[in-house]
Amino acid sequence: MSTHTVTEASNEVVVVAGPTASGKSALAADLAEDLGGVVINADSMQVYRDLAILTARPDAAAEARAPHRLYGVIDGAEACSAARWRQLALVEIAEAQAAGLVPIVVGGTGLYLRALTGGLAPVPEIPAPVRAAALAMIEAEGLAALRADLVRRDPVMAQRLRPRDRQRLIRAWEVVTATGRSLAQWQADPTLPGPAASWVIVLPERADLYAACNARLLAMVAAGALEEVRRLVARGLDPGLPVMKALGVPEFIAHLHGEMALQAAVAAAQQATRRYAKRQTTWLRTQVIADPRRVHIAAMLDTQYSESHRQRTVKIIRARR
RNA sequence: GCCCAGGUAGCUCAGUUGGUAGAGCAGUGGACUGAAAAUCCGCGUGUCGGUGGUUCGAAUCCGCCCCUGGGCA
Repeated sequence: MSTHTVTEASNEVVVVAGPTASGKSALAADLAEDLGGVVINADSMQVYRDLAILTARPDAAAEARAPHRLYGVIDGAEACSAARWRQLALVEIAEAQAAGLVPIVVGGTGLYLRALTGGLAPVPEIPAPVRAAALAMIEAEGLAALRADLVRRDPVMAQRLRPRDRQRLIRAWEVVTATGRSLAQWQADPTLPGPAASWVIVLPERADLYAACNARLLAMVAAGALEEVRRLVARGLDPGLPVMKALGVPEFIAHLHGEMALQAAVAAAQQATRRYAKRQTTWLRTQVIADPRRVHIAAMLDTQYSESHRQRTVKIIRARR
């Protein structure tokens, strides 16, 4: 970490990554306070306005300690995307740097972090009606029909994707439909450049992580998560929208509709959270830590982040700048 | 105490006329390039409650014992 010159290092972004409930938001706020930084959200659900409690957004106390950006900036009626978030984040990073502040990007959405730091193909934006057409096709003829069409028009992607991987099949189909070019070809192009990043990874023991997930969900309920979901339901949004799939939303909707006891809904939401934390852990281990391209990991915590890590982590990041 | 129904994977249960056991869920490992809190894929040995017996062979049939639930006293 000492090989970088001051000039290079000062343009760097600090990325704080970890599974949900690992304490990464607190760590980011601590770093921002100590280094003079701006916390920039890289969580695909915290970007939506509707679910402050259920998505564990930083509270007023945290926001008072350092500027926080990209939290609750998109209406739940819209769908964010990795590319859209990337654009927003690049603007925030530039503004922070112009103001002489350290951009601290924090979040658990691996795809977003990768999109930012350089891993996104230069595919043009796909017009909304194209996806609607894909969904209509699936609705009318089934996923197999869409896949069959893809096999005809983009055999490379059809071969690469699992037959039941609905989401990726749709993506491949809409890209070839809208651009006339295979997603595989787009992905072979040079990826969009991103800022150099120094990663701080929080990867707690599984048992501790699960205990934290369980406890936090109970705290969310106590803080009014149910009421928040009630308000979301009242908006009557398309159930296919991302916000409607946030952890706990389907479970609490089921409860509000009288289909599930509160206790059962809580247990189901806790389980969904644990599974998500596990997937994030896998992503970090295999996609970031084991990344053959040189991802710079400045620090790694193997327990939940707490105050006792503060000095140590700050020192490491400082040394790097 | 008597009668009935059960005791099989962490949980809920299957298991055909005896051929040493398998589903779902949970869990776990993984994939991941514009919906990613999404989407998808792999992984099933466990004193078949215990013990004795019948049999070439017992989760399966018989005896006794233990445990759980229900009923009758």
